Amino acid sequence: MRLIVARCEVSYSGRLNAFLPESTRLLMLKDDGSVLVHADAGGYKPLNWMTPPTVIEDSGDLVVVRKRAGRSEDRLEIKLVEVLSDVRHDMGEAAALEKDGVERDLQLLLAADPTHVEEALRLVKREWPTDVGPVDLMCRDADDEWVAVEIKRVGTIDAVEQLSRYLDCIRADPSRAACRGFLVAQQIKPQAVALADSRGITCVEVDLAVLRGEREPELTLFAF
Amino acid sequence: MRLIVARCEVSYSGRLNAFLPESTRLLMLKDDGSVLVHADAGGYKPLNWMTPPTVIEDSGDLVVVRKRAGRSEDRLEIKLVEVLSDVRHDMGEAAALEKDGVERDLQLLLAADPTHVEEALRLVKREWPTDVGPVDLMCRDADDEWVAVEIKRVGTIDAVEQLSRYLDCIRADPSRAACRGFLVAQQIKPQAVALADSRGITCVEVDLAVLRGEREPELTLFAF
DNA sequence: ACTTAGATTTCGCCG
DNA sequence: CGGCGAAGTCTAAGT
Repeated sequence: MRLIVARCEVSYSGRLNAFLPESTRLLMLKDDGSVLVHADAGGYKPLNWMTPPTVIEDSGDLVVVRKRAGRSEDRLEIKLVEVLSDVRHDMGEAAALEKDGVERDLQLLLAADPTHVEEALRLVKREWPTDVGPVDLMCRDADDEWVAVEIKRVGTIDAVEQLSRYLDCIRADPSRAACRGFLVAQQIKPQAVALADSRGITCVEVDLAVLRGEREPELTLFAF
Repeated sequence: MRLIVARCEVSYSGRLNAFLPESTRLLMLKDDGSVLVHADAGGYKPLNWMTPPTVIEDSGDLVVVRKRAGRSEDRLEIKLVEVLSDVRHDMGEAAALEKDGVERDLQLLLAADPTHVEEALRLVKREWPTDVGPVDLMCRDADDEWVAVEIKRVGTIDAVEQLSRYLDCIRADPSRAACRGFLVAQQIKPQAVALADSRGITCVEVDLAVLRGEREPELTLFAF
């Protein structure tokens, strides 16, 4: 990795055009061809960047990063006005990131115990296929009726639309015409609840720790 | 900005739990409290990070970054095994990024001249409010009938859904029951075209340079 | 190669 | 401060 701290001027043209007036910034040139321009504030996001694969030309006071993007070309041009530091570091080999608590984990936990969605619910199949994509969980309820469950970390209006498309498709089969729909998420937006309501879809918020049995459901909160 | 290159082990707990085994990485500590952990590959995105506001404790071989996130706490813990470099840079003051060619620019150009959507179209109002959100452009056509226009940079299935919701709402008023819908974008996905078609929504692809009058429409391409 | 859906999405605007 | 929609979204997975 090459790290350059420099007063510089940056211009990008590609999917849009962007210009960055002269100021001091950090240029990060990764070994895989990534180029990132970071300021000393405004966390997370680089001001400008280019993702691999790239071609980098460095003529000393001008760094040009190019990339074939479909029919056109993306181009990042960095004019170095004053280089304050320019170092290289060999970082050796990488190690992969391990995550836990993403949507897939939610789905696995709910598949293992669908009663957190509704009492007496039994799993028929995870990733149950329809013509417009797979439903996260397909279940049957206490009355042996079909229930489709869509799982999100955050439930938005889009999730309701998605589940609606699934339900349209599922109910097209007369034997599943009475299939109910559930949107289950760690957090559900009010607009999503409203839309779900108007379409007869039930919303359920779940807690990861409760699903894991690490914490008891707060059933007794208002029970005296 | 403080830049540390070090062999380190990183763990994050907050919205999810994540663990990063020991390896050499770049730690970026910005003056606004941002902390980013970058590898020498996998451009753009840090492996781990925390956005401001944060509290940073550095005990030499352990950096702890904390943040109040609602009721709970986000915590990023960086165990420094071997520090290869540790430097500070004063970056002075920042300069803002200027962008051009985003959805807002498209909307302004089309509002200024809606005939690029359909001949004889006249603008009534930009950001025309409905109960489910604002329509980008509300217009009237040659027959004085209503026309709702949704503008995107890239037209997807979601955009069609969004416009459909608007149209449902708009047509609820009997005086606008015949309102037509247009999806206008620089690029429209085939699946979006298909869905729009099935709902009687018209798709129009536009070219930014043409809207600006920098280039002629390619009307003569197949005209001999 | 292209499309789809998730993301600690982030970010900005507006209430 | 919270909700909502755009983003050069990016990125990984499936087809």
